[in-house]
Parts: sequence; structure tokens; C-alpha cells
Amino acid sequence: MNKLQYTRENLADTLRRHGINPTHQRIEIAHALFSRQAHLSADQVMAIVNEKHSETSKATVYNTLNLFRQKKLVREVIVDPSKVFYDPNMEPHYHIYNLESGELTDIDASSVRISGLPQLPGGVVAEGMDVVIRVRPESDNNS
Amino acid sequence: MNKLQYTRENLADTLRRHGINPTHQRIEIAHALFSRQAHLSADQVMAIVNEKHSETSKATVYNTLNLFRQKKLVREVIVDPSKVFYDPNMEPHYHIYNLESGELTDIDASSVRISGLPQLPGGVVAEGMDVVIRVRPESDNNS
DNA sequence: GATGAAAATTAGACAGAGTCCAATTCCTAC
DNA sequence: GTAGGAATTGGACTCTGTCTAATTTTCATC
Repeated sequence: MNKLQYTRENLADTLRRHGINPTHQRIEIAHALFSRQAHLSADQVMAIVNEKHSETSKATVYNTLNLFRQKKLVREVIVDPSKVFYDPNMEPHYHIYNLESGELTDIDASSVRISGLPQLPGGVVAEGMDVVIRVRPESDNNS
Repeated sequence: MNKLQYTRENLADTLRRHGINPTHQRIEIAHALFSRQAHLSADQVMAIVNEKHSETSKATVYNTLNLFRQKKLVREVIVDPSKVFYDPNMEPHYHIYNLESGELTDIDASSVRISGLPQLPGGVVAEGMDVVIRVRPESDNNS
């Protein structure tokens, strides 16, 4: 848990703390993700941010999401072959992915125990581990 | 272990056993994947199959890979946001993904123990679990 | 407040993966 | 060999994401 209230002021502080210059567009994009605490695609972020008036270009949305990821403010979730999701939850956690609806649900990692993973090959260092349980509605044979 | 020799004849049998009509193109695509036992993208399959003479169209490569996946002859591996990999290894296993080189390595699942996973939400059934360890070369701060 | 340089944003062209569709070719059973 | 269903094809198309050159914003300094 980071901040209980995702006001623009608090978000600007959060951006600064992550070494990100808090511009208007960046704050709005952060607000879209953090106030919802949801997994959003670039598309969805774009739609939310430009809901009222067109404020932010496609290039800025992509630039900003990549910047957030580099600065470890959000996490990329790669489960859908056609688009990347951005996840504002940086606590260790895993995902359940509904293949039918595209819905993505968190699994808290603190209760999950994983053992017996092999030694990593030399010269590389782990950056993270993703666990995804793919589910589909009962008695559904598609795709 | 399925077949030690991935001859065209054996592959045709394998296709039939999975309810797939073994056409020339399908056998060649299966051969590309199984004889190499490698993780290949649609692009790479396309290149291999058309190496000598142009034999197979892009549409057929995509159709066939999707058919193979539906018939559970190969597995889809979603780790790279820009392309899907197809994996002829259907034994339970996980992956190490090198973010720098794009290289994908298998982890045998039999030694890995995962406990404490939560109950699935009602009405859905698990189709599989993917575990991916993302690694990058030591002292490398990129991306 | 004016000024100028660096940082951020923009529109739109572009690239690459994957899908779609109507037309053709290939098999198989007769 | 013929009819008919299955498979394949080229090419247009869509969609996500990147790139670029031009413009706007920001901000420190005067």
C-alpha cells in the first residue's frame, strides 16, 4: 500500500520520488492507472485520458508508459498476444488471466511458495518472475 | 519424449493422432518445429519452410500454427510483447526469458514445487499455468 | 517579465504481427 | 474424370507500437 488518496498533488510527489518530471500529461496518465488500481492497456489509458477533451497524443501515452516502467512505477504484464497491460501494483503478485473475457486478476504472492527452481545460467541476473494461471469458463472448448 | 525420429512419415502420424489432416504444408511446419525442438515465432517458421522454394503462404503458416495449438500439438509462449513463440514441447515446463537476446530456455517442471495458490474464482477452470523468469545480463541497466 | 536552452509533446508517417476474404487449388469418393 | 468439401493463396486490411521533425512547454537566469 502506498498512498490512500491518489490526488494529483500526491501523484506529482510520487513521480518526483521516482525521478520523473511531473508534467500535466504524466500526472493524468498516472491518475488513470493509480486511481483505478486496474490493469490497463495503452489504448485504454489513451481513452481515459482523452475522455473529456483531447489532451494527450498517442506518442505521449506510449512514451510515458515506457518511462513509468523504466522508473519502476508500473509493471508490464504480458499475457495477451495482442497487447501489453500496465499494472500500477508493484507489490509482488501473480495473475489469473481469463482467456475468454481478457480479465486479469491479482494473486497475492506472499502466500505462494515456489521451490526447486534451477540455478540461473551464468552471467545473467533475474529481473523478476511472472506467474500466470490461464483460465476459461467451464465447458468451453474454443480458441 | 514422444518420437525419437521426426521423419515426415512419423510427423504425419502424429498429426493424424491429433485429428489434423496431414497436408504437405502442415507436415513441413510440424517438421520445422519438432526437428529443431525450438521455440519459433511465426516469422521464423515461415522463413524455414520457404528456405528452398517458396512453398507456404503467410496465411497458411498462421492458420496452421493456430490449428496446432487448438489441437494441443504445440504450446503458445507469450513473453515478448511483439511476437508469439510456438513451443513443440508439451511436457509440463516453465521458461527463462533473456530480455536482452530474446533467448528462451526451458525449465523442467517436475522439480519445481508451487504451493499456496488460491482457489480459482467460480465458473472457471484452469487451462494451464505459465511461469517465466525474466533475466538480463549482469550489470545492464537498459530498457 | 523577457530570454533562451533543454525537455516534453505532437501529428502523422511508418513498421511489423497477425487477420480476413474471395478466388483458386487440392483431395477424395464416387 | 467429376463433384464437392477442405486447404491454400495473395493481397488488402487492422491494430499495436515506434519514429521523426516540428512545435510547445518549462524553467533557470537575467
